[in-house]
Amino acid sequence: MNIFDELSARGIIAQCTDEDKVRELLNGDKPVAFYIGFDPTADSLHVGHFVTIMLLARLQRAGHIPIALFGGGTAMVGDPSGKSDMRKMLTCEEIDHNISCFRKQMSCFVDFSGEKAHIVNNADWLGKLNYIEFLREVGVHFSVNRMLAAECYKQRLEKGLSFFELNYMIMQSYDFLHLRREYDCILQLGGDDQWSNIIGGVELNRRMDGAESYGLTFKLLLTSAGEKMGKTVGGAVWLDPEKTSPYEFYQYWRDIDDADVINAMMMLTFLPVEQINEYAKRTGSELNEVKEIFALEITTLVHGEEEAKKAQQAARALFTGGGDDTNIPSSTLTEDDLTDGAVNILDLLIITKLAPSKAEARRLVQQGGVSVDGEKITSFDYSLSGEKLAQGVLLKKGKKVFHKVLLV
RNA sequence: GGGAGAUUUCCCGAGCGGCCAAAGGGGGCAGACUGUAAAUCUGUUGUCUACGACUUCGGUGGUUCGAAUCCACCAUCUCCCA
Repeated sequence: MNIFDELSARGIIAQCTDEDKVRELLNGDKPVAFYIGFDPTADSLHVGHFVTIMLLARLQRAGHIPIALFGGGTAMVGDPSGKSDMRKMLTCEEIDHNISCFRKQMSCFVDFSGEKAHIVNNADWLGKLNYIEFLREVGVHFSVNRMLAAECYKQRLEKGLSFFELNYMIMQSYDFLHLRREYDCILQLGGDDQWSNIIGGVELNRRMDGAESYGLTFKLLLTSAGEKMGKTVGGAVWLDPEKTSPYEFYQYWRDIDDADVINAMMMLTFLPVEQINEYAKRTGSELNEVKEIFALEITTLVHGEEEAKKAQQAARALFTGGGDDTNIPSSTLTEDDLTDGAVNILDLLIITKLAPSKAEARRLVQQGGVSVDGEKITSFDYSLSGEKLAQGVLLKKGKKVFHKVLLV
């Protein structure tokens, strides 16, 4: 299947400036240089970035040349699109640190060797601009009336939008102009929320250089309820194993809503469209099996086959009994954690971070949400002896949170 | 520069000087049901040395036997006029 048609079949494409032309470009034999911008506002990529990264990878496999643009310059302003509040401003040091973290993680998915792909930082050219010159050359091409009419500013117009932020669109448009001139990059990709910013660039290319360029947006990874996928109470689901362990990562996808599996599989894996369409026919507990396939697949992409298998084995061991449980979340205690040779259950819940406070721990026990080695705890006074802990104990909170404890 | 209003526990949002750890909703957590799903129902949701005690209502002082509720100043935000 041609790449454009595949993206379309996967339901990844949201909008396109000139569909026929973009299809022709992407399906053609000639490598096309295209770019996607990343906002380096955190020091690790998260699941939200993953659709984008997969897109870079897919297009690179199809023979095109990805340019990952890091918004080192624009991050100093912050994109107001769809945001309700102004972003906090980052320092140069933070941004540089974040960019180097991103670069490292991204290299696992995209081949940056030779001329196969590029990484650029827009601080390199935005930082050199002269204000007056910029206004005269670039600023004249933007109509404030039209910018304000853009959907993405609507929310901000009600609450207040600073001039500072209004410039984001112009900077992003200028990026496109710059990359087209320097790298012959004629296509910009972005999330659907970037539509106005991308259009701005396409128009700027035409107005200043009379050059044709194109834009394509992809759907954001949303749940069927319309919420951003990849968010948990504790924050985002990260790709960095230090921040979100492979087990947690696997479990996040294993627990996905029925209504979201197929879409997520289309967007986040390389599994063939036909195969996924077959899965889509399943219902009930058969669909539940698909979730396991999906969780393993995506965990393999992010953390490698070995880690993914470990995560799956651990999950199976815990939820269906038997199997290898050496890879589940765990903590170790030392003699210092013991009082009179034992640990109270409430204290243990806090040490293992299963409960944030003693009051919360009490509630859990009271409501029958805690068990040790499969046995439900009913009393606050329950204690575990040092000897027992030395052999290892399996703690369970609620239905799904398991934690191994060992005294060393 | 001038004027009006706002600031409450994770979020939204009620709150009479005592009956306020603070209504209601959302979210979270736990239980039942289930397929490690959704929906639904129930309970719970500041902390602790826990039938009691302690700390919260933007900040700092003050009035009062007593303040989230009154006063003063400061900070931040919104709005209106210039």
